[in-house]
Amino acid sequence: MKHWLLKSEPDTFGLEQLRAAPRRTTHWDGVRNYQARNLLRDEVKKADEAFLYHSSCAEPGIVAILRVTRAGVPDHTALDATHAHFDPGSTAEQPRWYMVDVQLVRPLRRIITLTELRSHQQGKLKNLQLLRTGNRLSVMPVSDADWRFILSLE
DNA sequence: GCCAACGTTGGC
DNA sequence: GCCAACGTTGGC
Repeated sequence: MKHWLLKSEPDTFGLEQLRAAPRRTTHWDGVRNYQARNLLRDEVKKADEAFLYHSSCAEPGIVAILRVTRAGVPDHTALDATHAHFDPGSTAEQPRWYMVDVQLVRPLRRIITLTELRSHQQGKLKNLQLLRTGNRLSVMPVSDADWRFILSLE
């Protein structure tokens, strides 16, 4: 089982939506970046766990643990012309974009902020992709060691 | 294939 | 609102 970090603006997809969703499970859709798409299509598997990271908000950081309940699902929002994430280049036969379903395992007892993660950038978290400058990926792997270390901060 | 222009992301 | 970093687009 692998670990991931899923990044999203809380207003678009955040902890509150997950909490409110039936079975605390929702599609994580709308990813329109090829590198992230490849991970969602090929690498992220059912039963994998992920951190939910809130970006572009007052306090960016990791807020929850999620579990993947369904993997490699074609993103149907790309087929809907009325949808903000519509992509005329994607078809049902040849989907261009993929999504996963995620379930809220639990919110963290406290937010692990970007600032706090950065304070370990020279040490334990020197390989954490999230901390790479200019990183804009919305899906990224987290090593087992980094996963355990971040949880130990909680 | 190169590269400039432009759009988006995301922290501050 | 600003700006750096990147991805995408399109002319050549």
